[in-house]
Amino acid sequence: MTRAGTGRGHSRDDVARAALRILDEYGLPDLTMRRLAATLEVQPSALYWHFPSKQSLLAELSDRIVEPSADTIAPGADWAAHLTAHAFALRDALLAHRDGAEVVASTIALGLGSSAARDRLGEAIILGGFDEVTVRRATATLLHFILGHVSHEQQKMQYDSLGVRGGEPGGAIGDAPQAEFAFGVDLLVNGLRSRLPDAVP
Amino acid sequence: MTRAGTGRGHSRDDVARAALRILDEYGLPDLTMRRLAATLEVQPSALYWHFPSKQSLLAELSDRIVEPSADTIAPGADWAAHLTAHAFALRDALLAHRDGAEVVASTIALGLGSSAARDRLGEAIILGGFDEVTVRRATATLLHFILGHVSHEQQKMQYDSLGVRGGEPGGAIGDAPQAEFAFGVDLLVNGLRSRLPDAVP
DNA sequence: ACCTGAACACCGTTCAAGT
DNA sequence: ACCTGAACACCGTTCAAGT
Repeated sequence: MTRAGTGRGHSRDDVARAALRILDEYGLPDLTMRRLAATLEVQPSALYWHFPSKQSLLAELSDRIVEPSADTIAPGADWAAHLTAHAFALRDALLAHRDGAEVVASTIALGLGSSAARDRLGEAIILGGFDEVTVRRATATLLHFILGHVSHEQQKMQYDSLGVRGGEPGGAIGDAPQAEFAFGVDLLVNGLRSRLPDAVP
Repeated sequence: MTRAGTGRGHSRDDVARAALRILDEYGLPDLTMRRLAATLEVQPSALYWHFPSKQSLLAELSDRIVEPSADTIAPGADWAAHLTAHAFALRDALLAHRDGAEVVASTIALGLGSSAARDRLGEAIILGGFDEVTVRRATATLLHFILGHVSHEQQKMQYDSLGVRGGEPGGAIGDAPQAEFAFGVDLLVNGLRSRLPDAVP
């Protein structure tokens, strides 16, 4: 489908894969078109034959980063368990690549990239029998939380590894990110639960 | 307090105010050190006498953007009303400056700037009588939602005004941002409510 | 189909030196 | 206390031309 290895030069897939490697090894700030070109041993201008802009390349990376989260099954569980499973699957997918959350967040902010991640979260909420508007709004809320949380988590990883922390003005040290994430998802799921038709007021 | 107009040249306050004007008129991508220097009629290098880096300048702007949200009073109301009021006040403060949410989000991500906004949200949650861990986690969740939502909102404003929308893959058009925001806050408040000692299971 | 070469119009930051 | 001048080491993107 991606049509690789046909001729002499690089394919679009080659470029995307090289970009993903730079991202993983050096991070988003070091993923420049010039550096990418250098590792492929071409001129920077050559990249513009494969992608019309850097943002479109990042959108492609965004799709590749999110993709693995599609292989998630919460067998026979209720909507809340489904939703939680998908939220964690998305987090795992974002964490699998350096600065993954930032790449995906910026792509979504620009209205680019596929809507696969959002769709999956939305489908899980639909299982709860909520109306269309609620589904859309709850999906947006959850997505903002996930991207915001993982972004923050990855930023901290970066600065911790550099030993340059700015004194995190947010309370006691530690508090495992995974537990914080679980808390946030739980908060949203419970908020949603309280909107169920048969919820106790 | 900021010691302005003492001598012949510009004060730190002058620089920050000029930067905020560029931000409001042209947006964050156009807020460059070189452009800022030009409007102040100095060389770019002169700015580094006032701020050690562009990020530290953005941290100062972040504090100024958030500041107005301090003047919020929810008289005699319960913790949930307090929290909602503070969330909306923060949103208003972010919306008052072009790309305000992005400036604040990036500053927080780097562990820079004051923690005033986060502190205010945290204090409102404390009123509910939650334990320390819950307060910290809920604050982080709410902050991620607010910054993520308003960021997205402002990005859309920008691209709508340019007519370059990428086809928003998120559902029906419209759905007033204010209503979406209120929904998200409500979701989180209700989720928090369900954690109250005397909550019905 | 894929790339080169050269250019355009920019960036943030440093640093010795000036007043 | 505040700024200049000059440099360093970069950016993304365009476009005619080459194979």
